[in-house]
Amino acid sequence: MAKIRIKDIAEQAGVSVGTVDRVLHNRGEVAEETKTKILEIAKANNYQPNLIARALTSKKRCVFASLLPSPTEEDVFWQSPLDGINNATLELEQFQLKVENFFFEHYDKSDFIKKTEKILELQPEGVIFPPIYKNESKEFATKLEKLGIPFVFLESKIETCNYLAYVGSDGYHGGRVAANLIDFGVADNDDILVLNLAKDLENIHHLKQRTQGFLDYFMDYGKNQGSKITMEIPSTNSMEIQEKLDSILSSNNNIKAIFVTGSKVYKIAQYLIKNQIKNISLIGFDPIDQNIKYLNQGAINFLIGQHPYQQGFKSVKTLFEHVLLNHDIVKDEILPADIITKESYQLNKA
Amino acid sequence: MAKIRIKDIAEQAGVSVGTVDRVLHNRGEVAEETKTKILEIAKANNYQPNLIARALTSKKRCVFASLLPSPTEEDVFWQSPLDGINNATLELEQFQLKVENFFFEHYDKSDFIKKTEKILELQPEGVIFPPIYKNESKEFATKLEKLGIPFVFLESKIETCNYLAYVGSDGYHGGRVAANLIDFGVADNDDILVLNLAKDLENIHHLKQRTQGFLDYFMDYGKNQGSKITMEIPSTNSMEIQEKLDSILSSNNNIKAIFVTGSKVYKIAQYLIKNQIKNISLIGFDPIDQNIKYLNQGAINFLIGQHPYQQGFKSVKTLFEHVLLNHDIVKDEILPADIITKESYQLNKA
DNA sequence: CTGAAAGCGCTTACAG
DNA sequence: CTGAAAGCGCTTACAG
Repeated sequence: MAKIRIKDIAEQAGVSVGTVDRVLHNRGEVAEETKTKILEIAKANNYQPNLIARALTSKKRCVFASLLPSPTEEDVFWQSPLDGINNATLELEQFQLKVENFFFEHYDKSDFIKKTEKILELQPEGVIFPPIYKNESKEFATKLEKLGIPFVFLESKIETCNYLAYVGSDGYHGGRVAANLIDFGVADNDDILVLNLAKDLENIHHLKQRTQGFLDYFMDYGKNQGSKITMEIPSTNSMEIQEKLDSILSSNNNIKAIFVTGSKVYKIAQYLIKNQIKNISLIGFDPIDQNIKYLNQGAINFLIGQHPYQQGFKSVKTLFEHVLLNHDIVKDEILPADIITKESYQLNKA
Repeated sequence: MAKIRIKDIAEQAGVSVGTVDRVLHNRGEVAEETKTKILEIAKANNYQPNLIARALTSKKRCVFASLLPSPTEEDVFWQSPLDGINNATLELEQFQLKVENFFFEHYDKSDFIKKTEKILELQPEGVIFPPIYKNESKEFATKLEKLGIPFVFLESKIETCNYLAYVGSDGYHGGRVAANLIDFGVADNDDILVLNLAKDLENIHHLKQRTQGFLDYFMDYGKNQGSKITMEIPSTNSMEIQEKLDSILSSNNNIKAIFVTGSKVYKIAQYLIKNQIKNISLIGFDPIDQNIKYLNQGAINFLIGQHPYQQGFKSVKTLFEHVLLNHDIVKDEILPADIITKESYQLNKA
């Protein structure tokens, strides 16, 4: 079946292309009868608009909004998703797509709320954001839903929200991968410390899932038989960390590996170096600058990445495919864990 | 500076758009003088053709050719690059690009030659192929160069050929990453066996580079102090492998890890299982089905992947950008090593 | 050697 | 409520 054009539909329906266009874009001002007829013909022939032609002619740009924590000197974590978003935007620019990036100060809820309001003012045709603050994100999501604006979660998701898609990692999977690595590196009777290190408890859910995956791996088929000691340090203050670690390591001198369930693993690396502890393997998440530093020094053995660039890139693509192309999309796009060592990182940077 | 169109150039040069088009496409039939003038104006204003418009209007498709070993049941290695090529093609279809895939029987040079002749008959505007057979590939490359057809190498490259671009991995890097992993998993005084396992010697260069990277890592800062024993088995016959390994392992009973520099690592996994050897770590290349099987069984600890999908994908994109967009391109696009474990593979498949 | 015109498939005013 | 026409930036015959 050859491709059908607006013109063909118009001919078959005995109307002009203008009328067909009005129906296809729901611009109203069309008799119910002709509308039905046109829609039928379009459907019967599986009409697909020619995007090239549309892009060439259309004046109005489709605008999406993204809302991310601003990448700062100290915390470059959000730079990669941003790069991904920008590059996807670049690719889709020819299709008249534009993405406006909004930023909020990390750890500042009121700023987050302020920026969501700005976005609502803009009335974009789609929104991309990581639901870092649960309640505030929920409210934002509700407002978007009311306005009929689809939104994509990245990095984490809130199940109860009516999100269009989620692009991110699976915490449980990440935990299992970490376990797999540590299991390879420690002796069968070594003990392992699992550390939930987080200032706020916002992302505690994610950390818990990683812990679960980690522990489950050993239940399933880890060869290591040592104790798995789980500990929480609700602070990133170096002094507090020092105290807690001093205490646990002195009472368990067989701990030979530490699994940090989040990206603050560099804090532990600092501790190990300061105290000249060299026989403990260390593994954590995210190749942010602080972590890379200790990866290169050998204090961190592995980092598990979550393809942050891809998260940004695919968020835009997904939204585009839904809004502009009306394609069916994958609701949960789970990206695999990326295992990073000192050596592999050398080329992984790019 | 606003975007300049053909029409603008025509006005400035005091000619019609048809003439400008003729110059821009080198279709001749234009006075030298007007030609120079038009080219100057285009350059001065950094004219960039609107590809959307071109795609909408152009009748002729641009055709590329790819030449890969046909993916077979037993050897699915070449499926991923093929998928990458096909998906890139899909994305670029709207720009009137087409890629014709040619396949040859692996290990059949005459078939390779036959297919290169078919490609030369087709006269495509670009070619993508892995130069598996050195001499035959060189000849093909020479012919392509004579015809002015640009070609992209993937998987491996021949330095002396005048290739447009190479998309693939860096053997030395891969070797270092493997060393990094093994260094983490073995005790400081364990010995390590480095195994070059290859039926033909075509890709021996690649294997040697991996060996070099592996050994250099330990020279630089590996903590392992054991012997590094290098061995070559110029066969994939299970009997021969059995013999050679029996001999080396019996004379070196402190070998605790084997690094296979190629994708035939599953052969060694079979050996270890058959002989019930459980205390030797095993690492090799490429997540092909046979290897994945033993990865899942735990006989192989790590596989190092080379983003075969990306290799295919980027080859097409690169060629497209050069031929259609006239962009500057990266001559050697080196993809990072991808570290794969049993756990990480679960989600990595995609 | 050069120009005028039609056309790609769609969108956008505008006239009725 | 509907149609006719112009236009997006380029390519493609065709006429001269």
